[in-house]
Amino acid sequence: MTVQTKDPKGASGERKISPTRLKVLQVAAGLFADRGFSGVGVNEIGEATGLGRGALYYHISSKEDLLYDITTAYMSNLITDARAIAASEPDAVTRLQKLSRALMMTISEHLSEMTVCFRELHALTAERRKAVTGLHSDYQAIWSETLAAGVAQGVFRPVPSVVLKGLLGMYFYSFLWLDPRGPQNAVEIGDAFAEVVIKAVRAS
Amino acid sequence: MTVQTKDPKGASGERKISPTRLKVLQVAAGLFADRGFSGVGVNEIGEATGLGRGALYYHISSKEDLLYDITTAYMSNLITDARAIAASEPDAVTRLQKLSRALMMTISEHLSEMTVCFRELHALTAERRKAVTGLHSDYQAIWSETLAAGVAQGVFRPVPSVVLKGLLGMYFYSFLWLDPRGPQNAVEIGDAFAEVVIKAVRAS
DNA sequence: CTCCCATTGTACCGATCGGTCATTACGGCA
DNA sequence: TGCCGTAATGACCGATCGGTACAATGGGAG
Repeated sequence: MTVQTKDPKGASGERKISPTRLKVLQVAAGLFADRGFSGVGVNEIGEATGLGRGALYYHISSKEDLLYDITTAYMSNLITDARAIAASEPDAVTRLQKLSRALMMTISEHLSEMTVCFRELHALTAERRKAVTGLHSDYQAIWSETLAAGVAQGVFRPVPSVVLKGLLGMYFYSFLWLDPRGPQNAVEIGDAFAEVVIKAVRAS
Repeated sequence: MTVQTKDPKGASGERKISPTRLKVLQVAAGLFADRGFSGVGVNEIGEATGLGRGALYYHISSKEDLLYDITTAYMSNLITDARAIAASEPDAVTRLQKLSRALMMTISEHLSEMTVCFRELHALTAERRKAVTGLHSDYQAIWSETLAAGVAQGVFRPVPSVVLKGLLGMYFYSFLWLDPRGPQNAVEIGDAFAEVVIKAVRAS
């Protein structure tokens, strides 16, 4: 669950992230989730972190960089976790349940970041938006492979890709109504959604 | 499929909408869908409609009014259509299929407006946002009643409300990937989604 | 003590923000 | 002809936008 940024110059490995920068990322995610990327000014981000605008720009390179880091960090975590599940769980039904739980837990625990990730893509430059949508495709591919495995195991029916997009949308759209402190926790919702998915794609 | 605005002062019925204002609403919806509400300036809206900023403000009262009209108009249409379907189709399964088709067709035909409606709620003032989320609840209630009718008819199982929220999210989230000129049209996608919903909630 | 460097605050840049203003042009009507 | 409501113009308002320049601060190492 580490947050990474690209090495600014060289080709070597990952860079240490300062606690200040981490806090800036968290605070910015909350503000962006509340009022949208364009609706939040950099001075506001600075004040919310206890920094002035000048001090803030010592830790970040641009406002859009901030958005890019938020959108990529947790989507990468999601993919990493999902790959681990896919590699360790051969049974398609069980794998789907685990993927479902993991997805809802990540959305619930990092609601602000995920909201930004799903809702503020349009504020990125074309190339960076392409990179983020690529991550979304990568994640979808893991689910797609799981469905294919279920078909091979005879428990799932083949479904068009638009159905998978819809089923994932069921999870992704939850950022708009999910209350992490609501009556149902992420695990319960994840299990309920997994039941929906399994019934929807079960072989007849 | 008419667009309405509230009577500015009196209590009498609806007001005539000028063709210019209608065009402003459509153009603004496209711009907001592209770059977000806060990412679009009023001068840009004016230029895109062939009006100057001053002329634009003759037709609208504020930028946020524009957003409010966009979000409410088509959501109201959606509710009106859904109510008509619910009133005319007693069979729960068939009603669900018709609701599914109508929803996907509206999203597909008015993709910009629906994108704004789902994604830019946060830019509204608290009271207006409450009004729009109220419309969303009204729409969800129609689906909820349909599911309840199916339970009464013995064809559906009772499902928690979070499952209905998820299933509707399957439709709503489609604004992010739907291509109205894609290989599958709205009717096909609506039917595919209806099949998913029916399998997911079918009585065992 | 001195040097160094990470960190921060302040002032400032040109541009744009949403919104208002007085003014003008036009077409129908009496 | 004079009048009026509709429509459009473009300048202007104070405020804020994202970003930069630079001096000051402070603590640790030599």
